[in-house]
Amino acid sequence: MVYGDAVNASRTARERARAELVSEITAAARRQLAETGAAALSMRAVSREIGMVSSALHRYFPTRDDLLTALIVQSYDALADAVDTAAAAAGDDPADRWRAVAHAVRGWALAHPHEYALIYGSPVPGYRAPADTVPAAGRVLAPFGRALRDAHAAGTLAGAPDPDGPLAADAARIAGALEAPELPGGALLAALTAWSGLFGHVSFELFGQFDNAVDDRDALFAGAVERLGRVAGLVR
Amino acid sequence: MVYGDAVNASRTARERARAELVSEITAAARRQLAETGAAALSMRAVSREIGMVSSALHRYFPTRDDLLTALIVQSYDALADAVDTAAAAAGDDPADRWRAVAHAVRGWALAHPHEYALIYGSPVPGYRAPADTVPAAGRVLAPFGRALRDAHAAGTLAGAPDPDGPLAADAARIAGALEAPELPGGALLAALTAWSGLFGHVSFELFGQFDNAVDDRDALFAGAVERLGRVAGLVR
DNA sequence: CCCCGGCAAGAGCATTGCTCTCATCGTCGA
DNA sequence: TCGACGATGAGAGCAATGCTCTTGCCGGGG
Repeated sequence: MVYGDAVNASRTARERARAELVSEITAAARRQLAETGAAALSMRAVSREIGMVSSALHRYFPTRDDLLTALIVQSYDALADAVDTAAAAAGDDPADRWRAVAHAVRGWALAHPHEYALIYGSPVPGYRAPADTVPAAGRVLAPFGRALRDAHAAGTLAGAPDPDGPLAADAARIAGALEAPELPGGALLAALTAWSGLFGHVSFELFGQFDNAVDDRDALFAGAVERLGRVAGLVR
Repeated sequence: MVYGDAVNASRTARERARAELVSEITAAARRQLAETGAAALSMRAVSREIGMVSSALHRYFPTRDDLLTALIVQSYDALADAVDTAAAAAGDDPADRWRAVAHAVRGWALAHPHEYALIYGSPVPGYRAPADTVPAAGRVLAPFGRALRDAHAAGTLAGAPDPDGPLAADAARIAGALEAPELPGGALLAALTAWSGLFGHVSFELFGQFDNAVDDRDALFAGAVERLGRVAGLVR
């Protein structure tokens, strides 16, 4: 909103300077986020790093939460990019695409733990989830949706009992958002369980629930991906 | 460590006073945590609430993180209690016990969102997971382990391909910690996927990933519990 | 009985988010 | 062309935070 329009080519010098500064700010903030985590992200430290006075920073991001929101959106985008390219490189088999997506999510999470925590961990401050973040969050889901759609089209998607009542409407809405309205509700809900299960596993690993319990995390995850892929109806 | 031994009956008056103060402090802190969340938990506010000067508080909890650690342990205990009683009330069928445990976890999480976020969300400060929290975390898992053991004894636990390599040792160690060393590794790992899937679902719901997507959260969760119970080999 | 040690209190330091005011300077319209 | 407007950066300031230090007080074990 206030901080916006990152790349608007031919505008006045002032606007170009502002866009440049905004991205310089988020870059510094992202650096600080990667080092010390969201809890320690400080306006003054960011302003110090880019040689600015803290009050001037507030002109671009009126509030610390606004800065965090920008970082959240950027993190969603970065994760979505990683997932996209992994899915594209995985070929046509929907099961392989699921595996690629799952491993891309985990790989990105392990490489950017603080950013992952920012978007999938507990909401940072008092909080409110600005509408800006919703589409970015949806981008992450898209390759998974395409794998489901293709498997359904190929007839290899396992069936599941369809829901009734309001849940059926929810399923239909989500299928629409995934641009796969032909997906049956039962399969969609099963896929949703696999999806949340994937992030549950990654969060457990990242947030230390496997500490002192599991050493071979790679093998554990590989097995979980197979099991969850079966839940989604994509594997086997 | 520093703050400790809550109930040690016959000690000197000074020690009894200290124990009483410690629990008064954590009570006030828990109240504040429930209202405003962990991020806003402030030493000074806690000390203000119990009519103490902030510097005196530091004698009992040298650091804000120490206070948070105490709250983490208490939260694990509270969740474990809720899960325990739900499992006890669920009767003998392992599938029913799984359903009871799962719904108890979600119910407690919805009733105490900030406490849930504290223990299963992103780690709050700079981070480190003190060893104190590990046994408390294990207590939550215990009723689930008993359901698995009983199902295995009754021969109703679904089989799963056993792991090899280091993962087999991990599985054996966890089975031992659950006091069910006879559990086959494959079944144990499948159960672990169901377990992390359960918390993934609850976290998604609590942290807003289902916002603007799913309305009928109860039905969604009920379906997920059935699917995950099948993954664990307990349902069906 | 008396002295050591646990204890509360207060002042103080560095840091934080955020607001206000002031001076500067680019931009756009008259 | 030039002047007013608005965006910008600097600085001081406020209330709050976590944490440390010093100063006394007072209870209980030697």
